[in-house]
Amino acid sequence: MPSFGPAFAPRSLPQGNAGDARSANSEGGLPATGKVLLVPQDAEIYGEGDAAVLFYKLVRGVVRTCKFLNNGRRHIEAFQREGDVFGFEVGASYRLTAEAVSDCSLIAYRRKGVEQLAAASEVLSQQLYGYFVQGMTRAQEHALILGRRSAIGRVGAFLQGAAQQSQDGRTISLAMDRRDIADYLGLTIETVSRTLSQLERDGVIAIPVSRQIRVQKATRLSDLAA
Amino acid sequence: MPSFGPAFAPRSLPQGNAGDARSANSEGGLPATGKVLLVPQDAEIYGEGDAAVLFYKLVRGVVRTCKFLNNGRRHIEAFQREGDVFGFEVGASYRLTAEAVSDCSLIAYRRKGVEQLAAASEVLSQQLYGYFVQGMTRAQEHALILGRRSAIGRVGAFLQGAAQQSQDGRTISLAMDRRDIADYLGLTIETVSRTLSQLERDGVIAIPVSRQIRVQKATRLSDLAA
DNA sequence: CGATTGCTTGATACCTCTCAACCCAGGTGG
DNA sequence: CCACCTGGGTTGAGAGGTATCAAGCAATCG
Repeated sequence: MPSFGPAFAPRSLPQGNAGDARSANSEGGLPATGKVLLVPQDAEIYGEGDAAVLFYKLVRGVVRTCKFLNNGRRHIEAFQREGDVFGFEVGASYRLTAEAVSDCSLIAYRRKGVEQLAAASEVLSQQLYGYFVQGMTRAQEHALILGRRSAIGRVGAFLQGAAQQSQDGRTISLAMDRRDIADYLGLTIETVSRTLSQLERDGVIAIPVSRQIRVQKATRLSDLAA
Repeated sequence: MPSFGPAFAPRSLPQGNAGDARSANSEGGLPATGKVLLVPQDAEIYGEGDAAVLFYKLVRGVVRTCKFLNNGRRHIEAFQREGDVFGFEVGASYRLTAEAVSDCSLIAYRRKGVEQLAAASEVLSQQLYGYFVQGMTRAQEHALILGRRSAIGRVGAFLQGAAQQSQDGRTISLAMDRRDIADYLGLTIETVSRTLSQLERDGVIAIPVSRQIRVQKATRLSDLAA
């Protein structure tokens, strides 16, 4: 069990995340001693069941954390983005697999050492605590998306979230392919593709190229994700 | 429509440290200073957006934490059971609504006071930390269930989880009605009912009365939740 | 009793999955 | 340069599953 010190000052997190999550360390944060890694696209960072010795902070790129089901399907639990911390486990092993969606650079931390530091540093323990809270909030919002019954509602919610995290709030650059989106939304690639096409026909979005989406009518998008 | 219990009149109770489920108390745990409340079935404990002054530990009964969507639907994020802690927020207000599924008794804690105590007690902060981790794990597993595409897979996963938490591992007493289950699984009450009937016809489960389910073939249930 | 509530069952429409073909851009090699 | 291949994406037709609307049933309650 990690020994976490006083961890409960209501700490404001980069929630909607306007690209702020990157300034996390500087002073008192995660130790700069972590090794920087370069991971090529589609490479595995760690696998479900591996001993959870390290955890990671993503510097550049996109990572998917996912689970492979008995029936051959894949469930993507979350997409990690720049500034996100992932792979910090409670038990001895990873509960998910982490793979690079795009070429990534990330910093690895020794879990054990950081836990010791956290016991002494209030700032650090609060920071780690914040990463956990962020993870839980995301998991709940993901469940909310998957609870929507229609494909258009799920895709709409996904696009809305992606747009909020984009620079101008409406131009989305997708690092992941349609299969990733489908496995994240609990749909098939065909349904994702069809739904995007329909949204484009309806003028809600524009898709100049398949990996780039521009939101044209944000209000209508919000209505879909009702 | 649910005929909402009028008066949410929580009476105070003699501090009977009743069914404390798992987590450590005894020394350094949550302070025993919390008020004990009795909440009647279907009463609201707190509402989304309310100031998050208190959080709660459930002593007896079942609570649902949920969200009401614009389209009139309801999303149940989790069922809280005996020993669970809920309503501990990061921000200033509750992000979900909490309602009593059955008559409940629960202990309320002042968030502010506990946060101060947690700053001093490593045991307590670890305990609260553990509650958060549990919440995140559950949210992820819920997302995993909702990611399953078929109704029988979702219902099967729900039953499997309920059976694991039961006394003998196979006799389930449901505190919630079909609507609660449906809103938790992202299905309709009719589909839930039909799926349960089919599972009974197939001999996987027995339903002597609608709120009681006995698992007959655990292996087949596991296969469904593949 | 009649009314209400929770649950089940039926019929039909709609939506998503499945299987399949096709398109397009990029890469390779003759 | 072009033929060919490949992978990602789109589109089509049909089957299957779930939502919807509706009715029926049992238990509870006034």
